[in-house]
Amino acid sequence: MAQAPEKFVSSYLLYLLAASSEAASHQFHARVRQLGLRVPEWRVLACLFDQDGLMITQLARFSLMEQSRMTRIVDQMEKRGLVVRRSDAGDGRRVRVYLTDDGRMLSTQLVFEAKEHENRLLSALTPADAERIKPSLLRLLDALNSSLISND
Amino acid sequence: MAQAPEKFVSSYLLYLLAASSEAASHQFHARVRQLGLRVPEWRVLACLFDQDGLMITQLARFSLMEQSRMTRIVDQMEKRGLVVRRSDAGDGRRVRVYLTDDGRMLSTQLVFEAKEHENRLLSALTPADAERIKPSLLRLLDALNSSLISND
DNA sequence: GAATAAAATATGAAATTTCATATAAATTGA
DNA sequence: TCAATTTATATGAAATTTCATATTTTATTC
Repeated sequence: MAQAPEKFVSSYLLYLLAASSEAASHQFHARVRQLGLRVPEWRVLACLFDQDGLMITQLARFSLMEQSRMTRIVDQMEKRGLVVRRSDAGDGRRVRVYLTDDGRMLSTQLVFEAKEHENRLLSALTPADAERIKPSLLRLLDALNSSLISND
Repeated sequence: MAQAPEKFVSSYLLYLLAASSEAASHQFHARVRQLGLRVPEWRVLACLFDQDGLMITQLARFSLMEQSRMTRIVDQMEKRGLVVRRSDAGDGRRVRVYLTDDGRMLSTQLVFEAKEHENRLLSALTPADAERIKPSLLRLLDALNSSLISND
């Protein structure tokens, strides 16, 4: 029941990655929506928690989405009072996005909950898996970003 | 450069999973679009390659998307001649989706390419990682689906 | 064997996302 | 320095996606 079909898909690496990401995020994303945020907005808050004043383009890249979509997400977050735009002093093309007090409170709370949730996830794994998973994913990301896998 | 901001996000499990999934899929998904398909359509083809005649609901679950969206994706694939709907003999509510000859050719070709691509990905990892990644993700999925991580 | 509930799919309408491109500012290079 | 590029953001319009719910068929319960 609720079992993926046999053969190809259920052991295909890209499926396993997408499905794991989906399943691992499911519960926390429900919490995010419970707070009236959408997932992309939470991602923006998390990025700005780490480094306030990021550019639209950077936010888009770190949040894994397109620039024009990020522009609109920042629009909404700004209307909602979670962030403010300020144009960069030295380069007028750049728009830097800053947390408001409200935004900072919310991001602090959510980052806290995210860490708790992550700990619960990790504790559901075997100790060996729990210890290895993040380093392996980091190495995978590194392999993907550096060599980008030859296409020839 | 193109480095995620320090601190929280760049080592957050849900970020690493989403980013890995994204990065690992990027190249192959570009190939899918090159063939005039969208990613959800490729997922349907892959599911039906494994098991023809799946229901809309099953396709939606395996393809990680909502039922009403899957209904519309099947609409488009049907218009395009990749699949056909047939209502289930024994249960009139169920709509079963079958590959057409064109759909089967395309799915066969793409599954072949997907396996090639997967091999290239795996060969970019260390042998230890390459050997472990799928089993670990399967265990992660299993842990997530079975216990679903207590929420109490 | 009706009545009620559940399951599977479809659909209208609103919202979001994408795509191409516009706008504006900075950089390059002749 | 001026024209041509490049970079950063925004935006209109089309397409997709979501949400709530309708429709249809099967299962359950009394």
